[in-house]
Formats: sequence, C-alpha cells, structure tokens
Amino acid sequence: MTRRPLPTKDRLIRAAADLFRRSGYHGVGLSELLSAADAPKGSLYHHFPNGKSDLAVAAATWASDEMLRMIAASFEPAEDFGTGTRTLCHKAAKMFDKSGQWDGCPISATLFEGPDNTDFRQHAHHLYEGWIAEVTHHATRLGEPDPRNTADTLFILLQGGWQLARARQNSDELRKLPARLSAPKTD
Amino acid sequence: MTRRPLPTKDRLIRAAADLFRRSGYHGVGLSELLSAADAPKGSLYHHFPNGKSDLAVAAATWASDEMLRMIAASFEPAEDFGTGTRTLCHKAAKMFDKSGQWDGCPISATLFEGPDNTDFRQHAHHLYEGWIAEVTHHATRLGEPDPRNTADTLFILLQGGWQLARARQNSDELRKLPARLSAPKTD
Amino acid sequence: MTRRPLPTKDRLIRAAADLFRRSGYHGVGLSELLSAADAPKGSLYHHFPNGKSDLAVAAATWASDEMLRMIAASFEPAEDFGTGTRTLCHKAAKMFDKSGQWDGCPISATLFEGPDNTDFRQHAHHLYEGWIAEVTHHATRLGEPDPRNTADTLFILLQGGWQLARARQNSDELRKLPARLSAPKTD
Amino acid sequence: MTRRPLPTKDRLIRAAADLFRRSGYHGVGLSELLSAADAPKGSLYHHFPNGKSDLAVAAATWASDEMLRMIAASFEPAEDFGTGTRTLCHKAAKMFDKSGQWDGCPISATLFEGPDNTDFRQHAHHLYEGWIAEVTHHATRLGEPDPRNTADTLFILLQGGWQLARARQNSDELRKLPARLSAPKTD
DNA sequence: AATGAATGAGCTTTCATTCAT
DNA sequence: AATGAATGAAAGCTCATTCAT
Repeated sequence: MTRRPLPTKDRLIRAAADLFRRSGYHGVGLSELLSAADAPKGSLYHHFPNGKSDLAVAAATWASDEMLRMIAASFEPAEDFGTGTRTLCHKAAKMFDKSGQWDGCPISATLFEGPDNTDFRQHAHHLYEGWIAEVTHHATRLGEPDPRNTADTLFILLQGGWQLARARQNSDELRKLPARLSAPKTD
Repeated sequence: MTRRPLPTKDRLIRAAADLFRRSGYHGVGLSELLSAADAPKGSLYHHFPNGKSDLAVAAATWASDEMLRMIAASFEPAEDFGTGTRTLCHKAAKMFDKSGQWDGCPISATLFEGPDNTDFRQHAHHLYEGWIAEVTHHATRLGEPDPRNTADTLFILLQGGWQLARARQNSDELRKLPARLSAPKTD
Repeated sequence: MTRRPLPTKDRLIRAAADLFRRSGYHGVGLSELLSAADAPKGSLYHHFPNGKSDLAVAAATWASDEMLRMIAASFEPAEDFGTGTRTLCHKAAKMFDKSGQWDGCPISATLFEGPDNTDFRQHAHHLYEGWIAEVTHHATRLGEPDPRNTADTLFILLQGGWQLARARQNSDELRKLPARLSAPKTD
Repeated sequence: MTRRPLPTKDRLIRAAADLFRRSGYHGVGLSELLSAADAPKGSLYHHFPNGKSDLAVAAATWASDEMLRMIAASFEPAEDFGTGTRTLCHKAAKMFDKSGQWDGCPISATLFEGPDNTDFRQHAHHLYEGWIAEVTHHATRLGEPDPRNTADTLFILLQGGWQLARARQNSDELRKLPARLSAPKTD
C-alpha cells in the first residue's frame, strides 16, 4: 500500500485540526501551522482567503466529519444501543490515546476558543448538533425509548468524560462511560 | 452597604478569570487584561513576578475556590445527595446565566489552553481533583454507596453539561443534569 | 447609441488612472486594481509584461492624453488666449467635480509617488512638457507676447489651483484661476 | 557648538517627514523608517500608539511648522509684501535644493497620499489654511489691498511652482515665481 | 491571447517582558 | 510597593510576481 502525499489544502486542514486541538485557536501561530503542514506561507491565503479563521472552520468541520464517521461505524453494526455506545466509547478512548494526552475536543478548542465571533460559535453549535442528530438517528433505529434525550446524555458524557480523561491522562475514563450511562445511581 | 474597591492584585485576578474564561489563555492580551482591571501597566509584574502565567494560575485557582464554595454551599444544608446535586446544578445554571453565555470552564480555558507547559496542566488536574474530593466528602457523609464514583460522574456531567449549555446558549441543560444522573436508562 | 464594453487592456488602464489618482501608486494594490477593472488575475501580465509599473506608465500617459485633448478643445475654438484659458479652467473644474474631490493630479500621483525610479519621474516630466508645449503652441498662434512663459504660468496655476481646490474640496478655486493670471497684482 | 542627539521621538518624526516627502505615505515601509531614524522597532508604538498614521500626522505637522517659520522669517523683516515674497521664494528654492530634487510637498505626500481617511485629508487642509492665514496676516500688515486673495495666489504659485521645479529638477522655477505674481500678463 | 493557482518577501501591528525610577 | 517608557520577537496578513496550462 502506497500513500500518496495529500494536496496542500488537506495537509493544512489536518495540521490545523491537530494543532488547534492541542493548543487552542490562539495558541497556534501561522508559522507553526505552515511548517507542520510543510506548506509555503502565501499558499494558505490561496486556499483560505480569510486566512486563519477560514482554516479553523475547515479544520473543525473535518474533525467533526471524522467523529460522525466514528459514530456511524460504532452504531451501524450494533444490535442494540448499549453495544453501539460501548463501541463508540472504546473508539473514542483509542483516539484519545493516539492524540496527545492533553488534547481537547477539536471543535471546542478551535471554534469556542477562537476569535470573538458569533459565526464561529454558532458553527460549533451546528457541528455538535450534527453529532447528536446522528446518535439520535441510531437510538431511534435501535428502539431506544427517548432517543433525543439519550443522545444528549451521550454527548454530555463524552464531552465530560474526555475532559476527565484529559485531566487524569487516562483513557479509561472514556471506557468507563457506558457503565455510567446505564446504571449510575439507584437513588 | 458600601463596597470598597478591591486592591489591584484582586482586580487583576478577577479580570483574568473573566477574560480567560471567555477567550482562553492565548486569546487575551496583557493590554486587554490591564485595561479591564484598570491596573497600571507595570504593576502586573510587581504582583506576579512571572507575569501572565503566574496570573493565570492565580485566576484559575481563585475560580476553583469559588467552585469549591459553591459545592459546599450546595451540599452542606442538604439532607441527601440528590438534593445537594439539584442545588449545585441550579447554582451552576445561575452562574452560567451571569457569565457570557459562550464562556467555558475557567480552569480549562486558562490552564489547558495555556502554554505547552506540563505544570499548568497538572495544576488544572489538581484543581479538578479538589472539586471531586469535595463532592466525594459530601457523598460519603450523606451515605452514598460508591462516593468516589458518584463524584466522578457528577464532575463529568457538569463539564459535559456546561459544554452543551454553551453550545445551545441555554442554562436549562445544567438544570436537567440531576435527572440524567438519577435514572438515565434502565437497559 | 450603444457603448461597447471596453477591452480588458483599456479597462485596466482606466481603472489604474482612477485609483492611482486617488491613492497614489503605492496606495493601490493589484487585487484592488484587478477587481475595479473586472479583469482576471493573470491577464495583467499578459498586457503589461512588467506588471504594475508598465500599467502605471500607460495609465499616466492615457490621462495625459486626455489633458492634451482638453487643452486643444479649449483653445482651438478660442479667439484669444484669455478666452481659451477660461474655457480650460472651467473644463478642469468640471473634471474635478467628476473625480473624487480629494483626488490629485494623475501624472504626479502615479509617477512621482511611484517607485524610486528615474525613468518614472522623467516620464512625468516628459508628459508635463507635452502639456506646456501644447499651450505654448496655442499661445503663439493667438499672438501672446511671451508664449513659453505664459504656458509655464498656466501650468503652475493649474497645478497649484488643483491642490487648493483639493484642500478646500471646492472646484471654484479652478474657475477663479484666470482672474489670477490676468491681473493678480498691480504692485 | 555641540549637537546633542535628538530623542527617539524627534528622530522618528524627522525621518518620517523626509521619507514620506520622497516616496509618499504608502511608499515608505516601517522598517525603512525605523532604520533611517535608528530606532528600535517596538519603540514606534510607544511614542505613536496608532502607529504609522499617528507618525504621519506628526511628521506633516512638523513640516508645516517649519514652513510657518519660513514664512514668518521671510515677511517679518520685509518692508513691503513683494520683498517678503521674493525672500520666501528664494528660501523655498534653497529648501528644494537641499531636499532630494524629486521630492514633493511634505503635507501632500504624507496626508493626501495616505490611507483613505477623511481625518487625514482634513488635517492637510487645516495645515494649508495655516500657511495661508500666516501669509494673509503679513499681507494685511504690509498694506496689501486684498490680503486673503493675495495669500491664496501665493499658495497656488508655490504649490504649482514646486511641482514645475520638481519636474524640471530646477529650483529656479521657484525663484521666478515673484515675477509671475507681480505682472504675468497685461491682456 | 488569456488564465488563476501558487509563492515568499515584506507589510503593519501586537506581544509579553525588562528596567530605571 | 508601584510605575510606565522602552524593546525585539512574533503575530496575521497582503504584496507583486511567476508559471503551467
């Protein structure tokens, strides 16, 4: 298997997703970005006329699409929602282990920590709702009683769980999430 | 009741906590910070010899202490853990409404999005564990069966719930958290 | 009467004359120029192999030719030099009113404010001498006693008067020039 | 006689007046400016918080003050207006010879060729009216019949004459101005 | 004859910090 | 304990131009 080198635009997007996730929008300089993508300086503005902010939106969108694929790959083969959830959390844990272990959510680090710009933050909201819609779709298909609400809960657990895993530098926090979802408390 | 003006050092800490929460460590410049705190230019390095990073640690610590007080104020008068949780989530929702509705967690925005510095991130971890320890303490006192685990779950829900509230610009996501904790799923 | 759209090259020249007059050679970027001329990005170097500087020379030359036509149209029908002068100054005032009222002399703004290039500035001199020669020709024909000197004076008044009109944003300064030429002072 | 080195701020102003006169506002880069003034990069924004544009205003104002001094020095010792005019034009010619012989009017090159900013251009107007007011003052004092109008005419001749001197690279055009003022035409 | 993707040098400005007072 | 003038590095961005098509 040979890996053809990606075109400049894609190299930029991936480097951006990577670096923004680690250091946040403002924590990454253009020069760092360009050298990570091995792209010449002027070429950024060819592909992204509005510069860093355009690139950030593209990077967050690309990262979000990756997440959507991960959700689909987890739930499509599953016979019930609990199984899909477990697969998803294990995949997320693997992703956590592959990324730098202090890295945050790529959408949040890129768009919420970005410039003081309502469009940015609404785009983050839009991407998040995409995740939730995808989970809702599978929850419905697999016969969950309250699919919307279940999807919201799973979103919350993944976001919060990722944050705890990040603090503890331990991906097991993600693997333990399904247990919290199914029976956290009898009260 | 008169409110004496805070000393410069405290004005700096509060302005920093405020601004870092909104824009992240790298998204706030020193000049913005100083003008928000109405502090003279040179006085930052008097109070915080290592400059911005020292201030960031102080701001995150101060914000964390506020959170510890909020946890204590929620659980101390409570007769059972569920009641304390509900109070805490309602207080958090109020805090959310008071802050800019796109603002993030002050610890995370300040320390995780900060410079590529292990000390920073370990301090964030330390602060988070302080919250969890405080909740664990009350969970134990109020007779919860698995207090450590319950505290972790509440931490996860608060972090994830805040993120969802932020995306939807709706503090009700925080108010709905206790319901998710107690009976999300029967499976 | 229909007006056929000008060819790209002429659109570039006119846009350049317009923009350079307003902001000076260095104050106009190629992208601004191309979008004003509605010309495709690469086509500039097709028509003007040396790029911006070639275009600037063409634009200044075109603007100078317009001026030569205006001088001829003013003096050819005139029965004496004073009448021609009055007509010319009124035409100049109209041109001033049509242009942006802060705009300068197109030759000067384009070539004198251009790159540190002797050829540029000598070309400006050459164009100016063309105006003066044309006025000298008509002054001679209409029997002025010292035609060379009279033409120089008219040039000076037009340049200085345009500058004053520009500062005061009032084209009347140009209309008042003939009075200054004929009897400024009895001493 | 010893010459103490000027403070940084004044070195910046003089270098700016010099360079802008030669190449226009947009034709001068900050690095060129700073090296001409032998000033460190960050120090510009200390003295001129709004950067290049603040410096341009200061430079044009300084150059204008020089001109006001030249007008006063020419007319104050004069016994009649014609004498003052001759002195002024000779001083201007000397200034022309000292400057680069392609240089333009420092106010115009700095403020009219500057950013597309009404404040800039109104400030140029303000400075020009200052010159005219100073000349009007002396014309009145020396008993000229129509001092306002005479001052306008002298302004026009100086501006236009400088432009012709620049094109011909010959300061004599300025020395010949008084003759044009007093008896250009009998008509 | 005509195009637009690609480029790196240079732009103006802001950055966090130091230091003399 | 407190200040603000001074600074060099780096920021994000625009520039005029080249070149393959």
